[in-house]
Amino acid sequence: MNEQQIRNFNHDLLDWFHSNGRHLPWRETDNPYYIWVSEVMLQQTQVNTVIPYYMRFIRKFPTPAALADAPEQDVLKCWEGLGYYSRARHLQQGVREVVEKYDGQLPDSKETLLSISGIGPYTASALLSMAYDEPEPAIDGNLMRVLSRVFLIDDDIAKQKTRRKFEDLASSLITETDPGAFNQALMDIGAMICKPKHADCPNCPLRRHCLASEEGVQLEYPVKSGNAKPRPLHYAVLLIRDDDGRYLIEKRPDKGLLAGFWQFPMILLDEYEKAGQRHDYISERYGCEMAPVHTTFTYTHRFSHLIWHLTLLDGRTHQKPISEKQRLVAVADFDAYPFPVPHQKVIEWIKNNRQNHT
DNA sequence: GACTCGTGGAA
DNA sequence: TTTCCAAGAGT
Repeated sequence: MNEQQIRNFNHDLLDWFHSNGRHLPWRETDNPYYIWVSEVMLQQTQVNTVIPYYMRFIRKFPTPAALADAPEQDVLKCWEGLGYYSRARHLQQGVREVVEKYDGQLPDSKETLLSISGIGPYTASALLSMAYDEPEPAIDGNLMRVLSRVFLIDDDIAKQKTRRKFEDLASSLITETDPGAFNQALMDIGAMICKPKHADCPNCPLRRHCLASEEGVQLEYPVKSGNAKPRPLHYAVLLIRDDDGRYLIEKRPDKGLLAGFWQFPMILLDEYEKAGQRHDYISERYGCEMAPVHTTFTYTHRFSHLIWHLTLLDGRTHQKPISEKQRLVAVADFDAYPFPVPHQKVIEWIKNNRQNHT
């Protein structure tokens, strides 16, 4: 595009945005910390899902200091159900860095932002443009989809190399005039008009600039390589109760899937079968004397990259937990612990089927 | 570079 | 019902 075309592109884009852009909670503030929280929550997560989490989060942790000082369990509990929980731990770690090294003020240089835990290329640019009015293009999925159609770019957007190509392109388009609105406008167009499987070209402010629309090939863009199929894992979920009706729960490791969450003990059925002596296996692993187990309920939960098939087994214990990562907790006290969604379903089942917890 | 990391909504 | 995929970052 020449300079005049770029001016027209920006005018059409920003003009549309100012009358049609979405009104969102994090757009009503200029507090960099609030914008930061919203950008992290919005990673791979849709706006409507984020809104209630965002409102709760900034109410509970209204300042960087409040978040820095909070127990990790409280942060995870506030994030419970939103997914990608390492985002929450990295956000808290990043905020702690900001409190300690930058006096609680979010830095305004790209290099420094990128050094902060949980802030990558997208979030750094989003913060610079939206909180500090810097002309940095924030390359996300929306922006790549819209621009791939406008400019007929057929590189695979699943490749990291392609992101840099869009960064170069968007850098040539963005101007000093409200760069935050430039990024948000492209995101809004991507979310409202130029959707993955439907493009409402007649109502698109970029229509006169769009090569894909001109050729009617908008739905063939962007090009994206496919995902692998989720891998199935079969688990036994152990409902181990003591004489007071409390259930044994354990804390997951602090790395990997659902890190730091609490759950009912789970055993891979493969290992369980292989162990042969089922009761001894459970006794050794959980320090609990088990009554004979029997299947009570099965449940399937699909993650993006794997599938849990859960079979509930019933047991009793007269012992106390043998590890700090295990606790006996009354049903009424489950609220204090962050549980993964599939185990929240287990809790629901318990509440519906166990009126008497003795 | 290729994997891992969640969940819910839309078609 | 199945499939895709959404304001990505860390390893």
